[in-house]
Amino acid sequence: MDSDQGKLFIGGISWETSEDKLKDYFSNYGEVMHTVVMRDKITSRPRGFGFVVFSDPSVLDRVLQDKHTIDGKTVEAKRALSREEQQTPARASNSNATRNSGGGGGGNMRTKKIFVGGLPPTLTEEGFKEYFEAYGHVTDVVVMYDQNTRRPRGFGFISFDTEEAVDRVLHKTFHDLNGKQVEVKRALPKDANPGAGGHSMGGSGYQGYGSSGGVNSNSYDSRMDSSRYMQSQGSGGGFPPYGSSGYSNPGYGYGSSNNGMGYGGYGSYSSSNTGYGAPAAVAYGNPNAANAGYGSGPQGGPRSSWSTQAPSGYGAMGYGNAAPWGGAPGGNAGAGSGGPGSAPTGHSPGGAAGYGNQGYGYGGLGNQGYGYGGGDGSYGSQSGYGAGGGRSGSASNSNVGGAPSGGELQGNSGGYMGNGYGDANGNNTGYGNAAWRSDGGQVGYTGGYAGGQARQAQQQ
DNA sequence: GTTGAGCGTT
Repeated sequence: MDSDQGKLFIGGISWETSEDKLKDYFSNYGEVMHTVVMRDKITSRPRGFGFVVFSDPSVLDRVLQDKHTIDGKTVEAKRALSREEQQTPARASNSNATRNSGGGGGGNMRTKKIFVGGLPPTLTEEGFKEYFEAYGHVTDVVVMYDQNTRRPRGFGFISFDTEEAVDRVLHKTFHDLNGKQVEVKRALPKDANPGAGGHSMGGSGYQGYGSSGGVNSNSYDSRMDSSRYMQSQGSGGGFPPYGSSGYSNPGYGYGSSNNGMGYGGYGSYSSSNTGYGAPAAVAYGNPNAANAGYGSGPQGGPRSSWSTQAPSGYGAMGYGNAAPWGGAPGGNAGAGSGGPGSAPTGHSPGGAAGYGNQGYGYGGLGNQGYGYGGGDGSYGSQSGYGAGGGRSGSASNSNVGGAPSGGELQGNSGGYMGNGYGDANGNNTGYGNAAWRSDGGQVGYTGGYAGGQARQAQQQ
């Protein structure tokens, strides 16, 4: 991005070094637009590195040639890498190696809206608007406030009626609004998710932005972070953000089974325990086969997409046809492979749509296809899975606690080691699911997930 | 102690 052109990464800085100090120091080379010292979010202790942005990128050359000592520490200045560059070590490292804008994407999903970060709390919408009107006709101004506390959240949005105006604003990342600096970025499309054919999820229970697009939504617990990973910002993106899966609730781990598929575990489909599919792509394998791999979650993806927005980690999980699972008797639902990355169906917008809300069923592979009815869609959070023998993925049972017929399950399936998912509240459940939750569970299920219906439709 | 972080309302 243009904005990253004058940006330097400064590593190895002292914990004593502040933003101001960096600015003072580097101002010897040219106008410093911005500096930041990264801190641990929780402890707020400096992490030992920061960034400096020069208004004139050409000064970097000089800066890079010198050695720098700040607060007694010899620091290392390097060009700031974009995410994309970080992932690709081999690089000529010349100025605009990776540029996001205009490039391959052809600008499909662009918004004429700009995200403005770093707003001073005192800034009003009027002041905000006044400033940006210099760039074009402003059609909308939003300054975000915390819903409860009413406090400014430090960011807002500004919309223009033309791309040109947007481009003019984005030409530089930092804008000076009466002495305060704000940073602008193209706003992430909040809805407009590419990919699936707009299946609406009705997002009732969801929080966060995921809900509207259908595809992007899946955070079954309260954190929406995962969806960030999926944002494709329009360019460079090969694929639309598939389902993502943000099963973010850690904890449940369904281990892999001997002969069936294992579940990745809510929380991290791939990341924690089980090892399902590879981190970024993969989807379900063929459920009929042993060990079908489940897609992995986005956790493996990029940490952030804010600056580069590289859409990499498709979360993937494209569940194949999920439907059969839920309880379809017959168990072996043929879930296709669905995910990007994995197979034939390639890019079918697998996404999770449908998933969450609908009550997953886990079908037993065996003959019976026991479904565990997921309930209200709150995958991650709690109850979701009911337990249950014999239930066929019915969406209605949101909390099926116990495994009514656990024995039966076991009996039939042989391979099951546990059954009956308990609800997260610890309510009954005949089986000791709690145990496996805590340990990552080695339990092997043989079932499959049933997904929501949405998927089915999408598959065709 | 060496590559961040923030994304919505009517």
